[in-house]
Amino acid sequence: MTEELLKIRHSASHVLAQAVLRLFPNAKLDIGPATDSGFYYDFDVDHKFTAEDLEKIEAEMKKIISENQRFEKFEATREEAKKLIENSGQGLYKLGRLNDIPEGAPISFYKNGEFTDLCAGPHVDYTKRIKAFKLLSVAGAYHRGDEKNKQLQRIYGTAFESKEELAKYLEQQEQAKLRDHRKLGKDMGLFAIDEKVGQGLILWKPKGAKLRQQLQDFILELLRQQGYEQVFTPHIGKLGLFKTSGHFPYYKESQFVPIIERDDLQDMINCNASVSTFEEKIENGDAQGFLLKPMNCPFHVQIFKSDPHSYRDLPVRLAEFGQVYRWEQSGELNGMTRVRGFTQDDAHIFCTPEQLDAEIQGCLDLVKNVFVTLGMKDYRVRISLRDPNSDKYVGSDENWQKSEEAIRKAAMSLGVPFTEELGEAAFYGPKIDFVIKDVIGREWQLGTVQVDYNLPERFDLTYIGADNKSHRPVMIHRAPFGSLERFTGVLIEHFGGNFPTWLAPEQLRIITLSDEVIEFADKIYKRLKDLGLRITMDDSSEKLGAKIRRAELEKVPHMFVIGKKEAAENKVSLRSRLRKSLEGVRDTEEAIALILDNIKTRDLGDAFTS
RNA sequence: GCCGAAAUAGCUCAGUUGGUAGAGCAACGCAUUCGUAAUGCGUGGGUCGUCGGUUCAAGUCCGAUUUUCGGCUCCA
Repeated sequence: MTEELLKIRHSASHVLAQAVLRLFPNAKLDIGPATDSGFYYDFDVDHKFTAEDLEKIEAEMKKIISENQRFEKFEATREEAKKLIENSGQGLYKLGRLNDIPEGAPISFYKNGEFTDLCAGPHVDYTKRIKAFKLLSVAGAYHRGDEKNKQLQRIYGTAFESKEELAKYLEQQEQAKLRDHRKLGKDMGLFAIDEKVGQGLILWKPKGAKLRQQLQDFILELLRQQGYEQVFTPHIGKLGLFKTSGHFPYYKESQFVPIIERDDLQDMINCNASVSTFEEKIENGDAQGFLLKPMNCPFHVQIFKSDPHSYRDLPVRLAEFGQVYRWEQSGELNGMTRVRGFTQDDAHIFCTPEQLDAEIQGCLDLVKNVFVTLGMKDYRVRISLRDPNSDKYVGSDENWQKSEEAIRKAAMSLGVPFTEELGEAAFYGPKIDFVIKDVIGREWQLGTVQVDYNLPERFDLTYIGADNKSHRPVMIHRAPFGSLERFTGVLIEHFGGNFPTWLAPEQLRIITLSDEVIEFADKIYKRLKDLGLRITMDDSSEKLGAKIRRAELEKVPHMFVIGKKEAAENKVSLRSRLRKSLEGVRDTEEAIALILDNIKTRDLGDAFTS
C-alpha cells in the first residue's frame, strides 16, 4: 500500500467519525485506523446502525469532503490533551487511548473543520483528496478486542486513490465471491453441510470424495517415499489418556463434552449432582468416560510405547488421516475452512535430539512439495514462538529454547521470508505454519510442523541408546495439509473449481454428436473406464453446443467430441479447458495417451503456467 | 459465545398496505440426430427453516428457536 493510500484511508476514517458525530451527537468514539483493505471506526452509540444509516452517513461524508476542510496537526502536552478530550465529551475511550501513548512520545491531534481527534497521523492535506470511498458494513467489535469489554459498533469502509480503483476493487470482490468454496462446493456437488447432521460437520459427496481420495493418495505416496508408516486409531479414547497428555481438562472449552460411562452417569443423576460437581468428578477421575479425540497425538504415542525402541529404530514416523473433533464457537464456523470435525493428514515423528534438524527439514520438504505440485505460491510462513510472559506453556525453559532454535533454523533454511510471532506457539512447543488467504482475504493456517519435548516427557517415552542407557526421544507433530477439509476448501478457491485432471472428480466427458456414433463412443468409454479414468458419457439427444456448454459449466477438464467423421477414422475431437495445446482431432489412442500423461504429470494447466 | 443481517421450488430470485405462492434455469415426457458454451413444445415440483402467538384470514405482523452470512472474540 502506498503512503498516499494509507493517508486517504486514515483520513476517510476521521471523516466517517465526523459524519457520525454530526448525525449522532451522542456517539462515543473509540478508534479508527486504516487497514489493508480499507478503514473502520468503532462507535459506542445506543442507536443500532442500519443499512439506511450507512447511506446517510456516506452522504454526510461526501458533504464534508466537498467542504474541502484542511487537516491540521498540532501537538499537546499530556495535560493539555487530557483537557481537550474531556472538553470534547469524548473521554470515555479516548482518555484510555491517550494513556497508551508512552511517556515522552509526542502527543498529537488532527483537526479538520469542527472535528478533532487524538491521532498520530499521517493525513491528507484536504478532505477533497478523499476522492473514492464507500461504506461497506457495520459489525460488532469488542473495545480493545477483549470480549470482557463492551461491544461497540464498527463501521467498515474502503477508499482508493481513484474512482476507477474503487470500482475495480468492488468488482474484484464480486468476482471473488464466484470462487468461494462454499458456492462452488454446492454448485459442483463436492460437499454439503446439513442442519440435521450438525453445524461444522462436513458431508463429503461422491464428487468431493473423489477429490479427497486423490489428495490422500498423493500424500500417502510422498509419505512412503519418506519412510512413514500408516496407522489407524479410534475416534475416542479414555479421559485418562488426555489427562496424561495435558489436553484435558485444560482445553475442555474447545472439546466436545466427554462421554461418561453409563453407571457413573446414573450415580451422579441418582445423587442429583450439580453441573459443577459433575465436572469436578469427571476432572478428578471419580467418573470414567471417553473423549471424542481433539487430536491424534496421544494415540500415536501409545503406539510408539507399545514396543521397546532402540536408537537404531529411530526415527519412528507414524502417519494417519485422523479425524478429530473440536468444539469451535458457533460464530466461528465457516464452510470447510473452520469446522467441528476434521481430518488431519497427521503424523508424529519420534526421533533422537540429533535427528531433529534433519527430520524438521524432511517435513518442510514435504510441505514445499505439496505446494509446488498444486501451484500454490501465495502463502506466508509464520513461526510461532512462546510468549515469555504467559504461563500457558508446559515444559522446561531449556527444552523450549532448544526447540525454538531448531524451528528458527529450519525456517531460515526454507529460503522464503517468514515472520516470528510471540505467543502463537502450541502449549507444548513452537511451530512453523504455512498460512494462505481465502478469496475474501481471510487467512487460514494450513500446513504445520511442531516440535514437542513435552509429550515424550509426560508419557515417559524412552529408547535405548548406543550407550545401553534410556534416553528421551523428541516428537515432531506435522500435517502438510493441516486438515483435509480446510485444505480442500482453500484448494477449491485456489483453482476456482478448475481442478487439474489428476484431482478433478470427473476427468473427461465423451460427447456424442448423434446416435449413430454411440457404439463407437461406448467402446472408448469402456476402454477409459478400464484404465481407471473418472469419466462420463453424454449421449443425450441435445445439440452439441448444449452438451459442451453443460460440460464447461460443470468444469470437466477434457472432452472427447465424437461425430461421424471421427468414428469413421477411429479419431476423437479433443477439447480441453485445462490445456489448449491438447486440442484437436486426434487418433483415439493418441488422445488417450495425452490425457494419461496430463494426469501423470499432474499438469496444472494453462492458467498456472502461462 | 457476542453484535448485525438473512432463510420462499434442486439453483438464482420476485411476492404490493395481511386475502390462500410466481419467474428463469434445472428435472421429467415427447418431438428433434444436430459439428465445439443454451432446439422446440409440454408436465410435475413449495406445510414460504421450525415451533408458538395475534387475526375471520399470516410467506407477509409478534415471540422463541435452528441454520447461514459479515464482523468481534477464539483457534491446544
